[in-house]
Amino acid sequence: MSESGAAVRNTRQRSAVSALLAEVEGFHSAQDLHAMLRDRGERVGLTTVYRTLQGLADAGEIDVMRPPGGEHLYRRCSEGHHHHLVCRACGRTVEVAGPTVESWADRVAAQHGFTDVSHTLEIFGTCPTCTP
Amino acid sequence: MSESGAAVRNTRQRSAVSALLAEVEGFHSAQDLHAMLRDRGERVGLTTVYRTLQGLADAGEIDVMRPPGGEHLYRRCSEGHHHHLVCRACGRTVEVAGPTVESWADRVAAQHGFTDVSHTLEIFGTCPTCTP
DNA sequence: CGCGATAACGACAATGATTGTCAAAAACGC
DNA sequence: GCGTTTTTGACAATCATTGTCGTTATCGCG
Repeated sequence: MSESGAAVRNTRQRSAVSALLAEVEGFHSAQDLHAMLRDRGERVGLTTVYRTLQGLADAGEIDVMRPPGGEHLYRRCSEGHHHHLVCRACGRTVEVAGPTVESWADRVAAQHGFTDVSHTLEIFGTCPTCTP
Repeated sequence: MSESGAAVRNTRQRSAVSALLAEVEGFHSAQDLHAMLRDRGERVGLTTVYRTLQGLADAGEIDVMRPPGGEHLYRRCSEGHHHHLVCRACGRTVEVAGPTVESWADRVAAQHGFTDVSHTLEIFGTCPTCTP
C-alpha cells in the first residue's frame, strides 16, 4: 500500500462533478451542485459529492470559500491563484489577482521560519449596484 | 422602533465575557470561553456567551477567525488591524501586520466601485518547530 | 425610591451542514 | 473474464450554532 497502486479511479460520478464544475459560473455549495446533478439526470449521492469536492480541493483543482453564512462554497479554480471580492448585499463575486499579496504572504511567513505556506484572502464590500 | 430606545444594557454576564477576553491570550472558541467562565465561578449560559461574542464582533471589538477545523475562534482584537500566521501542525499563532495588504485590498475594491470594504486574511504554514 | 416596560438571560430543542459507517457495486490490472 | 480494491451511497451520527420563550434583571421615569 505504498506505491504503484496509487489508484485514483475514474468513475462516472467523479466525471459528472468535474464536468459540472467546468460549466457553472461562480461559487456553489455542495448541496447546490448535488441538486444540479440530479436535475441533469445524473444519479449521484450527496455523500459522494462531498467527498469528490474534498478530493478536488485537496488536489488543488478547485477553490473553497467559507463565507460567514455557513456553507462551504466550491468553484473550479483552474489556473493561477486569485482571490475574491464579494458583495455583502447581492453576493456578486469579482476575481482579483494580487501578486503583491502573494509575495508579501510568502515573505512574512518565511521571516518566521514557516514553510509550506498557503493563504486565504477574501475582501468584502458593497458593490456599486447595491450602494444607495 | 426607530430610535430613543437604543438600549444596550450593561449586564454582569457581558462584563464577565469582556473581562475574560481582556485577560486570555490567543484565540478561543465560544465553548472554550464558556468553560473558563464556569471555572471562575461565573454563571453564564452558553447561549449568552455566543450572543455576547456575536455582539462584540459586530461592534468590531473582537476578532473572529474561522479555521478549516470547524469552530469559530474569538479573540480580543484591540488595537490596529493585523492578520495571523497559523501553524498547521501545532496551532501556534503569530500576529503579522501588513500595511501593504491593507492598502492593496482597499485599492482593488475601490477600483471595482466597492465601498465599506473589509477583508479577511489568514496565512497557514508549518512552523520551524514542527518542521522535521 | 420604587415601578413598570423591555432588553437580556438561559435551559432546551431545533437546525443543518458535514462526516462516519459499511455492505454492495463498479473499475482496473492481469 | 476474474478477483482485488476502491468507490459509492443510503442512513445515522456529530456538533457547533441558532431559535424559542418564560423568567429575570436593568434602566428610565415618575
